[in-house]
Amino acid sequence: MQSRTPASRATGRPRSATADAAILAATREALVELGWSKLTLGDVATRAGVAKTTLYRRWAGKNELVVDAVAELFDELEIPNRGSLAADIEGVVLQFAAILARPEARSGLMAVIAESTRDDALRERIRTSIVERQKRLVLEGRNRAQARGELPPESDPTTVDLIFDVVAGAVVHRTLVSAEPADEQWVRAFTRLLLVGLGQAAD
Amino acid sequence: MQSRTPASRATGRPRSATADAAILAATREALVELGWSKLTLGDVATRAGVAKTTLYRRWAGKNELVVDAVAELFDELEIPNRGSLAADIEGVVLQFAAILARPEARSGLMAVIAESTRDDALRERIRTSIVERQKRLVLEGRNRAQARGELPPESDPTTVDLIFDVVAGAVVHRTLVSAEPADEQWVRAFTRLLLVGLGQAAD
DNA sequence: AGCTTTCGCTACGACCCGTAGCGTAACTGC
DNA sequence: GCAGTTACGCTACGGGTCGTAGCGAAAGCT
Repeated sequence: MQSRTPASRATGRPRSATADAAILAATREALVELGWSKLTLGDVATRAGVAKTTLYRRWAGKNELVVDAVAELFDELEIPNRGSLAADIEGVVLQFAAILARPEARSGLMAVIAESTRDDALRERIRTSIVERQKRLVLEGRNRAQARGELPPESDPTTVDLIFDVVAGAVVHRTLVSAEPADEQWVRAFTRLLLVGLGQAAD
Repeated sequence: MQSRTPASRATGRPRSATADAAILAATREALVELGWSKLTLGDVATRAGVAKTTLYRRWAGKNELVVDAVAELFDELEIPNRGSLAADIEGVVLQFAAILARPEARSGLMAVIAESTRDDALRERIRTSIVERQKRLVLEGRNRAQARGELPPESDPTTVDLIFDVVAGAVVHRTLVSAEPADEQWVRAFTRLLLVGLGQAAD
């Protein structure tokens, strides 16, 4: 969440923890109903049953608030252990697609990414609280595949970044730009492409 | 551009073509300096030397204006003929990355995509004026590769869509989310992954 | 108690939105 | 030329959001 003072003062009235949760939930609700551009902080405050000033005391603005509200959605991702690399990839991609199918993720995520192109601090916030946190999935899946002998032991550490960009980018582009569902059929074709490449893709 | 009346009236004062160009250029300029959220239509009108009302007579709002302003950037894409599929892919991906490196494309494109998640008409505008228009690159590259014998004759028409989502998505995610340059080294690794897949990627 | 911080509330100037109204400019057809 | 039609520049307006300031009350600690 937002960066609290490292030596958090033990004196004075403590911040309401329930207010934090209420605000983030209200933000997601507003994203569903209004979308990014029509979402106003005053409206979020009203939904959360909180004064507008309280909101400004905790978040610098709309961008930071939405990043935190969206980041919580991705924590539920888990890589399944289905016994093969292909099945594991298909499983996690389907989960990722399911999250991106939710309207609060769609409208919020892309908007903050757009804003982050002009705000380095915001981009760092996105990277640490969303992207880097989920790279664990790629690492875990690769380790399992190597243990099974499906993948050679990897030496290049940048391969993880490459795979993450390809997987996340493809799913995002499919669901948000092409506006087609990343259903099982698509995920199977994508996984096949990822594993064996274009040359052998046709049988 | 915006949908003009099919039977364009031959009477009355014609719309200034130079104003169109000036407005779109001013929009890109404002995107660079201000970014999406701080861009106002009044400011764009002033930059273009045009009355604000003129702007509203041609575009319904900020979204539509930015889509048109950004779409022009992608028309310069050309698929090179370098003699091999791998080299062709590398060439066009590098061009695509170069466009996405420009700030007016970065902040504008993602923002309108975010807005399009709640506006079907806007998404259609994006698809027709940007996405579908550039799928020609995938088709042309595949045809050349098949003529060279590098790819088997394809029967499944959805493969083109899949490839486009993977390529465009990966480059976008690399440059905008991971915020790392899609330089020659990355493009080579990506192309290799795309062609031979994960299994044979390590040598 | 006394201290400290947060909370809810109200009010405020500043800015942007999108539209209406008007007079003028540009172009066409009679 | 002259009427008809459309686009243009300009001004002005109500309505909404922004982000902040100021206040008294509430909630925790020593």
